[in-house]
Amino acid sequence: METKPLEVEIGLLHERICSALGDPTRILILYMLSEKGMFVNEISEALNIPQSSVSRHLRILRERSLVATDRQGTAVLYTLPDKRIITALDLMREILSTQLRQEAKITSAIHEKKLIGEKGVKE
Amino acid sequence: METKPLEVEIGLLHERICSALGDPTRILILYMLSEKGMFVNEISEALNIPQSSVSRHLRILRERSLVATDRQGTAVLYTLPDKRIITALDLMREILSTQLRQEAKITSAIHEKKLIGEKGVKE
DNA sequence: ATTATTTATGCGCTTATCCGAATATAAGGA
DNA sequence: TCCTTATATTCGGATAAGCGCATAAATAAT
Repeated sequence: METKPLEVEIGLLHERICSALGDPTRILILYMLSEKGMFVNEISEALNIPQSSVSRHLRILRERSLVATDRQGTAVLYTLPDKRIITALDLMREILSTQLRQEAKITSAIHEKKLIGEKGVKE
Repeated sequence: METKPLEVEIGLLHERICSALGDPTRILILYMLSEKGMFVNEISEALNIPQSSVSRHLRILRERSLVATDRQGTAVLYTLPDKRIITALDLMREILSTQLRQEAKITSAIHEKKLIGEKGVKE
């Protein structure tokens, strides 16, 4: 029944962008590439992760056009062709930051025994 | 070895935000809630998806504070407390849109037999 | 208390995802 | 050609994620 246009577009959005962000290592790679182009080896060493794992993560990003490649001799330079993905990630970091601030506020209120038993502090 | 501050923050970002976007149904639910608050039943019927599935998806979003709840009698109204998640998703849709445009351009160029065998059209 | 309504959870199952090690492929140089 | 370097892929196994069905839990009304 998934024939409505919005559902189709969301399906694509998930398949091509969101699912690529579904692994912390891949997010980290995107941030590293936002600083400068890097070879597979460099990434592998910087993250202390096996080369095969990095290569597989890069493939997922490459298949979705989230990274671009430029072969230089036997090596392959990976770069970020569209920095807007970093903008999107940064926005999500801001959302997270807001969440953490609010949680910290609630936690300290509990410590001051001002909200015990009140709404929103059940667990 | 994951002790560097950026890695820790990215780990949180993934765990709390990105992994929640790792399912197309959840993304769709967020968009629906950006229009108006909805009950579980409503969402279930609108998407034609079993109530238990919707409830489980909502739990994941709720645990990450991406949706808020307001019990009204036996029903629970779900709302979107921070619309910036929609902004982030819309930005990713724009990235996707740019990608699709470029791919369409390449495809039509191939059809016009202008790029066959040239760089970027190997597969 | 019993019942109706709405939402949440437990269970078993299937599928998807990730990993490390080993191997294959591609490009360049001796 | 043969070797070296850099990257990509295959393989097998482990873990996580999603699903539908049935059932439990919460709330309100009779």
